[in-house]
Amino acid sequence: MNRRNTPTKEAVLNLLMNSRNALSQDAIERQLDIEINRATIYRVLNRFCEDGIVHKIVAEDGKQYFAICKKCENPQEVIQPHFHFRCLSCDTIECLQVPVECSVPNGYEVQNANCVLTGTCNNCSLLST
Amino acid sequence: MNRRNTPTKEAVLNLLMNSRNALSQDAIERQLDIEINRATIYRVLNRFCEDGIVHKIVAEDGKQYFAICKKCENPQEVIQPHFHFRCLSCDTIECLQVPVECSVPNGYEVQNANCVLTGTCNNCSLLST
DNA sequence: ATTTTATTGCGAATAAGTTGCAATAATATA
DNA sequence: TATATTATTGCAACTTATTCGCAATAAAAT
Repeated sequence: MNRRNTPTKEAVLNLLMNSRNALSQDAIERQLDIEINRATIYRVLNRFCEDGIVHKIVAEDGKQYFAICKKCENPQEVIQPHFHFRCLSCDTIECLQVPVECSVPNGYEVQNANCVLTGTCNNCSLLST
Repeated sequence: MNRRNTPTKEAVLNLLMNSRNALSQDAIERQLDIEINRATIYRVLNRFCEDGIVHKIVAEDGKQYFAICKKCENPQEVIQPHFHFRCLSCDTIECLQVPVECSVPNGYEVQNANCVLTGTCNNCSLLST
């Protein structure tokens, strides 16, 4: 299953690379200048996840959000699980530079982590005062 | 909006109290001995959440799971955000006794946390070897 | 006993995500 | 450069989780 380069793939990847936030499918669809089918966007995103280029976060709204794993440096380095912050005001999700550290009971094996804090980001806190 | 005592409410609460795990709507419906409508179960659960009796966790499957906030002692005490563990093998979610501690950037205000680790629980790890 | 209104069941609606299938278009190969 | 291979796409239909409107029911208050 060799991957091919397509305008769709490039467009979605560019969006994610230039975004400070994790994006949902509909946000991506809205922000794209070319029209891409919903199902296709999901397929592209899921392929990115399989390839380790992008990671998926599920927020408490039950929706999937996608973010580039490593912004720029050390693209090789495996991304470690980290916290995410979802601002309820501006409805964005961003990666925090805080690794998830949680000791689990004996015999438990952790494969993945999905950690999202919700609240108000700095920008929105300022606006509301 | 005063709350009323109903068989439905009692049944759901009992189930949650006697369960070691967080339960989804369909798990609750399955485990109940009386038949309760799907929508009603959701409404009861959401009311419990509003009242702070139960907390909701959203897993990476996008589904909502509900758990009693405090098992027994100190029912007054506000539950603090903690990690959850979801076993992919037996498909259960349990509360870990590990509080979520995560420093956020300046000006950010955290209201809630939704943190789920996924993997294999002790039981299932043993079974698979 | 009667009134008030919270709760329920039902059916329909919504919303997110996935899937099958035929058409299209990258890439490999000749 | 032309052709063959098969990854990717668009479309429509489907699934699953959750919510909502509304009329009927039943706690609790009077």
